[in-house]
Amino acid sequence: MEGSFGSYTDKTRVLDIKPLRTLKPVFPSGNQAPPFVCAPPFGPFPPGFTPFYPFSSSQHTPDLNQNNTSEPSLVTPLRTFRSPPPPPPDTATNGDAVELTVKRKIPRKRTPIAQNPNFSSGITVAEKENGDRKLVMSVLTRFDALRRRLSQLEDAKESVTGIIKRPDLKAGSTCMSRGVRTNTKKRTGPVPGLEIGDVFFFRFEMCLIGLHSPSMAGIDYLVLKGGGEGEEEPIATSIVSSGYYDNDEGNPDVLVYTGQGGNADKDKQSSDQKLERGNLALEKSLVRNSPVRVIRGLKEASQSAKIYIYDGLYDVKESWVEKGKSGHNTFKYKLVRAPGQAPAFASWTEIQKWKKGLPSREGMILTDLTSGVESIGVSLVNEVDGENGPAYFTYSTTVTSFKLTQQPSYGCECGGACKPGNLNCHCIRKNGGDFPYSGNGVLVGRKGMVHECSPACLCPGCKNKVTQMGVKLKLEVFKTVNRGWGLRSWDPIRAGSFICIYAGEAIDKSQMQPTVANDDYTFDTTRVYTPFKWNYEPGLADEDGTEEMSEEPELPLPLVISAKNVGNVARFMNHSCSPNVFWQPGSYENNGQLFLQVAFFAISHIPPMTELTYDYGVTRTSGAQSLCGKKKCFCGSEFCRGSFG
DNA sequence: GAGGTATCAGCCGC
DNA sequence: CGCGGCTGATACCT
Repeated sequence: MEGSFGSYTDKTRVLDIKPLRTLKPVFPSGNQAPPFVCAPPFGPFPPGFTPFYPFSSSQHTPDLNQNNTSEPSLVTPLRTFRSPPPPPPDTATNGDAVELTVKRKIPRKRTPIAQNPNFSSGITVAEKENGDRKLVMSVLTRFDALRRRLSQLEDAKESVTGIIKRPDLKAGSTCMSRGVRTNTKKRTGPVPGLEIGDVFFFRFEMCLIGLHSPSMAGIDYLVLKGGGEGEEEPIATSIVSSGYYDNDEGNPDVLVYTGQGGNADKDKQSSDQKLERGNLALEKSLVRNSPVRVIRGLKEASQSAKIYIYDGLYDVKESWVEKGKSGHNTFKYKLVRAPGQAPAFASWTEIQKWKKGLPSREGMILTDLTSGVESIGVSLVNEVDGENGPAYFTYSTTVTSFKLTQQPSYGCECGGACKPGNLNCHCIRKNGGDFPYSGNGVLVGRKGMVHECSPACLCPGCKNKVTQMGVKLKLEVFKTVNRGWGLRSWDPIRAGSFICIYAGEAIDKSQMQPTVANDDYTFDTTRVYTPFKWNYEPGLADEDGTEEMSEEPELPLPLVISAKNVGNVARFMNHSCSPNVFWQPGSYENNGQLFLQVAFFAISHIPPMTELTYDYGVTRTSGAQSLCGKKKCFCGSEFCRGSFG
């Protein structure tokens, strides 16, 4: 066995951990996209109106798969702040009627997905069957945007105990039925647009992009039509390893997987597993020597979330039957990772070891370049050359010399905790009626300005101070091959997660020295930034005309920050024309002062050790309107503009 | 209190 | 149509 296994066992060798993948999310260039229009729910488009396909390519083939045959459905308006569920039909009233009615099991019929007849996924029939990277990224972005929005609306409702909502399932089924999906053609082996190391936070994400179609079951398979006599035989395409079924340690390239079925369930005894469906499919994959995609699920302590890593192709090498804990027969399959694939899960297990300090990270120069300023140490690493650190600067987490007095504003009066949806709360009102973050601190949508609660707010566990709480990820400053120092994370990052603010010294632009303008360590909100769409599409699940909100930054005044002498980790983030991070203006008040800042959030899910990059924009040049940056770009993106800054 | 376990609605595919 | 499945969030334990 060449390379990969050997390097794993030989701990003396320098581990060449590469980014799990290069993220290249793609968005339509702004100048092509017509302005977003809320189409009328019915009927012909007004003359001159072009339907907007937020993420599609220039091709707008009508979606023939679109299922418009269902009756005009009940539509749940997206913007409802408090709508208690309708009381149960109350047919059989018996003695215990005093009990909380919501606890009752309400016989539900499947809520039909809002069918906006004018909605088109913008994904052609062909693209739906076979995707590519661009499409995969856009489907994931659209799904998560909707999921965040549904989650926000859910948070805003009166908390009703006993009812558990699942924004992930709702968003997933909406995307499914509206055709926001790709790679529907089942296949063994690689899936177009998927890269080894891709990370997911929901099972539904893997369904939508054709990596693994069942929303729960661990084994996915397709049925091969036999050579004539009606013979059919299942063959496995992919499995999801939950990590629950003890699959012991050791070699990350080997996986022992338990077959499906036989589990004890509510009022059901556990039983022997049968050699059918998924179990049979894995058996057939073994005899046919057919590769199986493996997704490793694991509980990530740093995020208290379940995470899935696409770990590439494995071969089924052995199968056997074992007595499970319940004493019943269980199928076991031993899968071994095909050689020559980029490390993914193996890197992950390696990072877990670094966190424990054994073995220590190779190439580590400093365990914490912030000297304790950040609550989590930021390591400094060079695995490339002999340079032992960036030029000296002062580490600070704030924007200094920046004072903007204003009339004292109302403090937050919520007392307990700001209740999402409570329009009497100033925090909520300033944010346009919506709480900007979902419960786990993920930014719901881009907007002109995110208003956070004052540091003086005493609400216990206030959820509206995300950026004030500082860096929560385990970050690393590292030497890149051709772009100086860069920034990346040991932790996987969920789309919408806060990364850091841009700290430094605020500059009065009118007095700015020309030399400062050329500085690599300057953030300037007045530059021209490539617009892109990240928020949910109202038309996807809603036809009641929730208005589209602008995603473009809006600041009361231009903000120019220099991190040359004073700054935080943000000063190390490099430019990319296909970035995985965006910046978002934010503000909060304290002691009669308004604090303005620029905060960075993840565009998409970012696997560990992937370089974090954002769009540096292009300086407006007076006179000549050429949007040509001053620096040559080495981002390596397929869509590289060639220059920036 | 952190971390584990029980509970349960929810969805798609078979 | 009915149900199974290596969900995922929360309530409730230790």
